[in-house]
Amino acid sequence: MEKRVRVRFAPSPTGGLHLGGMRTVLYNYLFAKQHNGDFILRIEDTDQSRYVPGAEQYIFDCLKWAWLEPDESPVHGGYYGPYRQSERKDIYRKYAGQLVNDGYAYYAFDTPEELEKMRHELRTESNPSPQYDHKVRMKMRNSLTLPAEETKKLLAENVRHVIRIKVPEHETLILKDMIRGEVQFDTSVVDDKVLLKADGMPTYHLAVIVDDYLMKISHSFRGEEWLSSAPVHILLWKYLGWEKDMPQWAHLPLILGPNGKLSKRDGSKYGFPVFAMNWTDPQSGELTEGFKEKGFLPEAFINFLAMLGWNDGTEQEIFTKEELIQRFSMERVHSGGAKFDYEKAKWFNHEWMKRSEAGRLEQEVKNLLLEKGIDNMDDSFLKKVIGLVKDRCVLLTDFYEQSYFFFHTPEQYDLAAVTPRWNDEKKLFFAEVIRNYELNIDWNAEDLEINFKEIASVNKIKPGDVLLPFRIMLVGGKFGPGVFAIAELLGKEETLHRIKKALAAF
RNA sequence: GGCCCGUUCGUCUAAGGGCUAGGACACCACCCUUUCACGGUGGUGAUACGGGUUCGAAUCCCGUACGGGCUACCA
Repeated sequence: MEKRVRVRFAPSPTGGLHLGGMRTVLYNYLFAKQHNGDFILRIEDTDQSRYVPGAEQYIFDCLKWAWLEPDESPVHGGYYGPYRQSERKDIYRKYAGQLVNDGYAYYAFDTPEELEKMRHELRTESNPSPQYDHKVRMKMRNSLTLPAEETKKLLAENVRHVIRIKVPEHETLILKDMIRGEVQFDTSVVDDKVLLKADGMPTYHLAVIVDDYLMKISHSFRGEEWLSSAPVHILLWKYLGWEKDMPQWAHLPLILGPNGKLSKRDGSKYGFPVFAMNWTDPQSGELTEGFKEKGFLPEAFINFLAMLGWNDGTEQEIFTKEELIQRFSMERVHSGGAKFDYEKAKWFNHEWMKRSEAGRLEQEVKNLLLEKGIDNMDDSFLKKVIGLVKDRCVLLTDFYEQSYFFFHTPEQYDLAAVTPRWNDEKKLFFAEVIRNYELNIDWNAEDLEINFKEIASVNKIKPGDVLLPFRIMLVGGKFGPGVFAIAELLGKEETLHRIKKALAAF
């Protein structure tokens, strides 16, 4: 029987969730949904020194915003909990003990000072970072070098110690990666990684294997930065006796910034977000901008994220989440890193803005305008406004400057664009427009335009000479959608009011 | 330094031995529009380098260069 697809995203709650992390979430999610599997969120909070309050909640908020909610997690529940590694301490301890008993791991009592001393002494030009490996482990203080009674005594006395994996001296390990194919490693260059730390917490290496096994994870998708520790993980699957349950691997390429690896700094430096949502560091109070607050639609966010390193082989670029679920394939993910292009990300958002129904955008736009102090919105009026201006909005946040004039009569006018060529003829023209529009029964853009141009022609005025002043009367400046569409939406009363008011100001 | 991964227009990418290397973003020009956008048409622009293998290489192999990751009791 085919194994049920179960994948997980396992962040450590240490701060903002950047593009790379979100893309890992996305690919996991798409893969799970495509195979009718489960998407699990596991919190890897084994490093207590890096604990950041609020970071866990923030991760949930980001996934929710991006429509990538997990099926199982510390808050969504599930049969394989707890889903927070800090709550699974005893489980890891048990397996670490098993590894020691089976001879695959050992106790190490070296103090941080002793480790530093070893590294210092062994450091040479050709080996700038000596490792705790098969070449040095017999010179250190551990259960391999100490007499059995001594080890027993130290353990009984509760002397601080760790458990390290005993990596075989010369073995070739082959990793089958869904993106990269077969990758070979020689174990003689991998070090005896710490599995269980002195504080009793596991390191990532132990925890990820134990949890993936216990949570029945079928596919392990993670960032490329994990590729070099993969041999340790493969060894652990073997040593724990679970080799036949080892998940399939895929190491996702990195997302790069303008100069190498994408960092939080790139964002502030080049003016684009790198986090999914705003993140405020509780320590420093520093705020890092998120895509959500910048004005991105989740549809667009996941769309451009998906395309950063993946395509379905056709020329289609705009995909709904459902289409992505259908078409995604890990084998088509690029193996090379992708440089993030903010301009293209904005293009995706613009496309989604144009494609979205006014109703889809209503709530977001309403909140946005409300924040800007516009509170006289009628729902159906707002919807019409959105329909009229959404094509010219790249980001949600553009809605304000594209539409505020629908809600407020202009107070100021771009006089420089009008007064130099303003004269009595034009004044009379608009007086006639007012008279005509007051009589006008069919208040729609088309008739308004026909009337306007007729009056112009009767008065021997070129429509072009009065179109711009008309626009400025209605919106205050040289911007906005078509003037007659604006007039239609504004309604007879408000339009006439604006013309009269402007006439007095010109 | 060692190990591993990668390298097609400025950017994201297509083409997995065979047509003038295709598309998208960005940029430029023109058209539309007497606001600005949208839209339309066209253009500039790439197989890192050097060797092989082959009738034929972006594609397979080797080397070089460049970029990246890892090299913690962080993930």
